[in-house]
This record gives sequence, C-alpha cells and structure tokens, in this order.
Amino acid sequence: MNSFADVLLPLPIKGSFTYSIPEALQYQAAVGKRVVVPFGKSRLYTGIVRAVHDNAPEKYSAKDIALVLDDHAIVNYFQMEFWEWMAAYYMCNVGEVMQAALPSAFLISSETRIVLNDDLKIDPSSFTDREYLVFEALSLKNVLSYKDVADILGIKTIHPLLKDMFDKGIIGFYEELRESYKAKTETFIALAATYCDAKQLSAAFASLTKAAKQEDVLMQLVSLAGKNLESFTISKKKFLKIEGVSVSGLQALIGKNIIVEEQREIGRLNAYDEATHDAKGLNDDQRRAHSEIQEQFQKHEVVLLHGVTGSGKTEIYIHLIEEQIKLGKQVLYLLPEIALTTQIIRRLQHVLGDEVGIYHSRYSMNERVEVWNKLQKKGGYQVVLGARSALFLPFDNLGLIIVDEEHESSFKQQEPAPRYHARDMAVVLGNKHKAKVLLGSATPSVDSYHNAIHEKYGLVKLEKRHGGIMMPEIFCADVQEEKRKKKMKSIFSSLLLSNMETALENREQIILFQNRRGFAPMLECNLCGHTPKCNKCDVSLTYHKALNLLKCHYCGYAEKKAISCAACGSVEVALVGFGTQKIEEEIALVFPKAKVGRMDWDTTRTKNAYQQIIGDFEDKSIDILVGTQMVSKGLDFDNVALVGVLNADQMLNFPDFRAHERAYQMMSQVSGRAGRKNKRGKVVIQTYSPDHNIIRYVIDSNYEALYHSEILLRRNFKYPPFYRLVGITVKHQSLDLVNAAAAYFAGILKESLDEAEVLGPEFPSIARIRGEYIKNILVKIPRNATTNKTKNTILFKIELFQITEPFKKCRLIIDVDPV
DNA sequence: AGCACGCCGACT
DNA sequence: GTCGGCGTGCTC
Repeated sequence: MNSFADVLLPLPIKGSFTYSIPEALQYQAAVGKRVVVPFGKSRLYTGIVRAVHDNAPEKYSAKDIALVLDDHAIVNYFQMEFWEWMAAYYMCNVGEVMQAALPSAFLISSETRIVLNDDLKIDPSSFTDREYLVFEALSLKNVLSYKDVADILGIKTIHPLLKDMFDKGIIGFYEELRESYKAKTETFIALAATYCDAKQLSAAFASLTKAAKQEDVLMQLVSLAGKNLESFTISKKKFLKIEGVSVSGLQALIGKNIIVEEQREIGRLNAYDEATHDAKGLNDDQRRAHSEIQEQFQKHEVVLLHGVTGSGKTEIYIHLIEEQIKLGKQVLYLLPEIALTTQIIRRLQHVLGDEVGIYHSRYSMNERVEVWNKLQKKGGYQVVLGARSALFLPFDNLGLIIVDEEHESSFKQQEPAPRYHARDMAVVLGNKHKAKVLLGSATPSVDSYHNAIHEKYGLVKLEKRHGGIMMPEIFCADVQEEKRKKKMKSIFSSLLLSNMETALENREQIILFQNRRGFAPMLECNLCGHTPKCNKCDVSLTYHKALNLLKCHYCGYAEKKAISCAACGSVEVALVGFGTQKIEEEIALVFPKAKVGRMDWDTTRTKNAYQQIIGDFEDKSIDILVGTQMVSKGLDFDNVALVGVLNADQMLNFPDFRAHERAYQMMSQVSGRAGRKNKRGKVVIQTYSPDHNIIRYVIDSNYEALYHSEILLRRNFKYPPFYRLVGITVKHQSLDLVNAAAAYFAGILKESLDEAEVLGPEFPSIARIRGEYIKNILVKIPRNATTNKTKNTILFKIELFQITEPFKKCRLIIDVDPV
C-alpha cells in the first residue's frame, strides 16, 4: 500500500514534498498525475506526483493530498528524467524546470477570497474607516481578492488588518481553485428530432406560411441536410452566413423548438483540411545528402547538416520525417521562434497534413494544453514543429529530433531559469529516447562544427543552392573612405545607393538589415552633451517618434520628450544614432516613391502584423523591407535583388567571444535572402573596416576559414568548445554591496577550484538595470576536468554565500553555458 | 513563489 | 506612540 506521495511543486525551491494519500484517493494517486496540495499557511498548489511509497516522513507529519486532477499521467518517465537531468546540468531546481515545461493552464493554484461573514453580529457603525471601506466593497461585490483589498485601501500590508477583521467575525476566507483551461465551444443547430419525420416536417412548413423568413430558414436547413435529416448539424455561425438565413427567423424557429441548438466542444487548433501532397522529389545533391545522413546515423547519434542557404534542407527534413512516421516513430522539429513562420508551417502541412502539431510562444495557454493532450492521444500528432519549449512535450516514442538553424543563439533561454540551450537539450532528449538528432545550419556554430570534424557528430554537406539559384555577389562599402570623400548620403554609401536605384528601376525588391543591437535614436544636447538616461538603468533612453516618448528598453520606463535639455536648459537638442525607424525615414527622403516596410520587434508584436508585413513583401506591395535579424530567417522571397547590411561594425565590435562568429552568421544569413531564379543577387555590406577578416570570409562565403580562425582563438583564450563556462551574476541595489559580495564570492571560488579558472568580477556593459547593480563572474572549466565536481563545488559555495552576512542579501544568478 | 513574523522610520 | 514599510525564514 502506497500511502505517501512525493510531489513536485512549480516553485523555485529545492526537492519535492511528501504528502499522505488519503484512503479515498488511494487508487487515483499515481506518478505523473497532477494533484492539488495545501502548501504553506492556506494556499493550494498543483504539483506532479514524482513517486509513491510507504515511507512516512520522520521529522514532520505529512499533509493530505487534496485532490487528484487527472485520470491518466500527463507527464511520462522520459519527461521526469529529462527535467531532473536538466535541473542538475543547469544548476537550478526541478520545480523551475517543471514550471517551464508545463503549459501554465495545467498549474492551477488557489487564490484566497474574502467574503462577508454570513451572520454579522457587529454594527457596521463601529468599524474603523478601513474596515468600513472593505465592508462596503464586500456588500457591493460579495467577493474580493487580496489585491482588490490592497487597491481599495491603497496600502500594501493588508494581512494584519484582514486577520483582525476575521477575528472580529466581520469577514471569512476561502480558497478558490480555478481551472484555467477552458474548452472552446461552438453552437451547432439541427432539426428537432420530432420534425425529422416527413409528415411532421410538412406540418411545420404549413404552419409557417405566414412567416416567410422562418420558412426560408427552415427550407435552407432541410435542403442542406438532404437525406440526412436526422444526423445533420451545422455550426450556427456558418449557417447564418448563408444567403436568405436571417437571425430573427432562426431564433423564432429555435423558440418554436423546430430547430434545436447544441453547445459542442471544438478544438482551438486549426485542422488542416486541405488535401496532402507527396513530398517534392529530391534533386541529385539532396538525394546524396539524404543517404549520407542515413549512413552517418548508423555511426553517430547526432549528425550536422551543413547546407548553404537555399540548398533545400527542408525537403530533406520532410523526407526523413516521413520515414520516421512509417516506422511509427515521433519526430520533433525545432526552429528558433523567429523562423517559425507560416511559410514553413504550410510547407510541412502540405505534405503531412494533420499529423503536424505546432507549438511556440505565440500559442495561447489553452492552445498549448490542446497540443499537449493531442500528442498523448493515440492517433494524435506524430510530428511537432516548434520553438525551444516544444522539447518539453510528452513524447513517448521519439525517433528523430531536427534542430534547424542550429547556430541560433535564441535557442538558449535567457530568463528565467532553467537557462537551457534547446539544441544541447535536444541531444540529451534524443539520447533518452534513443532517437537520432539532426542539426542543420548554413552557418553552423563553432561548437557543433568542432564536434563534427572531430567525429563526435556525423557531418553532411550540401553546397549548392537548390533550383539553380546562384550564390549572391557580395560587395563591401568602405564607409570611412566614402565619408572622407563626402560620398555618403545620410546613412547610405554611394555603392549601396546606386544598387538600390537600379533595383528599384527594375521593380526588384530590397532588404536592408540593421542589427538589433544597433543604436536606437537618442537625444543629445548640442551645448552640453547631456543625454537623457533612465534613472533605474545604466542606459540612455531611446526616442520613439510615433509616441513622442523617451523609453528605456530595459525596464520599460517612459517619459515625454522634453523640448529643452534637462541639464542646461538649451533647446538645441538633437537626435543621434539610428535604428530601424530612422532608416525608414531616411529612405523616404532619398527614395520618396519607394514603398517601405519595417520589420522589427515593435512592428511584429502581434501575430497578424508579422504575417501582414511578410504578405505585403511577398505580393510586392513593399519595395524596401527594413528590419532586424528577423528578416534573415525562414523567409523565402524570390524577387530580392539586393540586400544591404547598414552597419557591420556594430556586430564585429561587440564585446563577446562569440561576436565574430555571430557577425559572420548574421551577414551570411541575411545575404542568403538575395537571389532570384535566373539572376544573381547582390549584397552590399557597409563597414568602417573593409579589411576585417570576418568581412572577407563573408564575401568569400568561406565558412571553413571562419571556423579555423575562431577555433584558434577559442583554444588560446580558453573558451568553448575547449572549456565549459558557468556565469555567475551578483545583483543588488547597493553598489558597494555588489562590489564586496562579488569580490568575496570570486575569492572563495578561486580558493576551492584548482582545475577551473575564475574570471572577474566585472561590470557588464550595462551595469545597472531596474535599480540593481550587476557584476559578473565567469568560471572556465577545462573539458577534461570533471565538470560535475566543479559544479558541485560552485553549488556548495553558493550555499555558503547565501548564509554569509551581509552578502546573502544579494541575488545570485547562475548561467551554465552562457551565450 | 507566497505568506507570516519581526524590526525600524514618518505620521497622528 | 503606532502604523506600515520591508527584510528573513519556512513551506511536506
């Protein structure tokens, strides 16, 4: 008999908690199911049963499980093992992994409700002002939450007051559990059963001779139903769209019980109701790569497919997916968020139809629950196309994981914990399932390529573009030189300008790329040089013209743009720097007739806006598309004659050991957008350092050279793949405390780590965010050393740190394999 | 993470 | 003087 259960809670606390299983729930409680448990004073949380056993805890008496939510386990053993592995590797709590893994709609927690006491014995006139305000609000609204009360009273500390009111018998509390997943329903209509009989039906018609509208409506329904009068139903919404069907007529018939309504549960996931097609055949090159991949999978668990942009990697993926489906295996296809466009989704559905599930951050919680459930159902999805969080779906039989655009750093989650890298975790997950993992990229990460050429991974190359499209011709514009000769026109070099002119004349399209990290426009006083800064973060405020606001991109603070300088009162305040918005304006000045579209974080906030811009570009109602990184991903346009990289130097000079690798990847990727069926595309890269080796490699499309120059630096300066990195960030509002705490922590680490190296502490380029000072420590662990031992030492030192005055006040953030 | 307990500054 | 802020510790 198992009378105890270890329950994992979605909280950032260590380990699991033991609850006793009440007799009535004996048969329901099982590993992998959700349970509702009391935790803390009065609150209820949803947790997952991690184990059931019969060992009563010795040091405390376990509370009872309140409720078992599921009939079947919603989490399988693969997942639980995976969570635990991940928590250990990324040095976080399993609860945090669980929180990231489960759609939040699964995790209902209770909210305390405040109600008026039924038999109030006290005269309200004796209440204090605050008590009266609460009493008044309760008389009006019946139920309040803590937050409501705090808002009503305008104070933060409300618990003592409420406790007092409870003791006096004015109010009562209860815990409200709310199922947050709601099935979507739609109204369907049908002919009432009694009228399905021919006699009754003609009688009904006879009764409607004076109600022409109702007669029409009934006629429509009967003719739609044809011979299936009894079984025919149609969605009310759809029916009302039919010509001649009036709302009033339908309502009248429903009132007369001739037509009946029925609420039916429908899925939110759009079914793919078009016919599926055979996958496109592979060309010779693709066929060779395809069979090489299969050969390599005989020898390796992981294969890297290095295929240039436009070489048709997706087609190969589709063939591999189909093979797995035939074997009855599941496939996970991961892409970075920004590359998950309708284009790629459609291509997959075109061949695989309803077997493909989609999962990414633009999906609502309810939609995510439906994908999760459908994957667990027999005959549900066989394939999931998703962003990094799709790793956590309840697969039980994975045969293949594809990680496309493998080099993308957005596969790494930054905030909050677990700060995991989806590509690396795909390899781990694949291992657990004994599934093969295929990494694909036109510009592989140095780490993956290193693994491939050292035989840890298989390597397959695809060097030709698909469909006879030629590689683009890449030019470099020397901005310094052009400035000296005064040939620059605002932000455009003469080389870029002349190419833009030609493209526009030929009615061809242009993409201009400006890295996100580029300056956004900020204000600067011409007299004293003062720049408005955020008072909580160590950054300048960014000017947003449309709103006439100065915004902080780190904490969200915004203020109205002042007319005069806050420091000296001068009115000569100018804009410096340029972001995508500014570029858009500059183009309008130079090419007033060109239609310009902008694609960046601001303009693509909503799903539709994003599709809109892509659609406009596809149907050529935009001539010039200005954008950040987004324009380089997953979009196949066939009329782009020119790609301009406006400022390559920002990428090259970024203070990070991966800056050059990333600059190369970005420039290559965006260059890959240029090119048409029968005409070679052009790329113009504007830079101050045209002789920079990275720029040369981009121009020559020489990935090998990039790799070899980078790997040398990595080895010499002790970076991955030769060393593993663990970043530790110390945060606190007090600068002095951060300095002291970071120095102390770095000190105790250095003392105890002999194989690993400790760097820092150092301030990051933005040393203060949201009022907190930040200092970074970096631990470099040699590959040959036992990483686990080092991590354990770090964890041990963290525990020590967290009990040491006064440093324990600081927040510590651990980032394993930072990117 | 929430929530309770305990210690200090600005108000009646 | 107290009220309400916030720092600290615990949760099966």
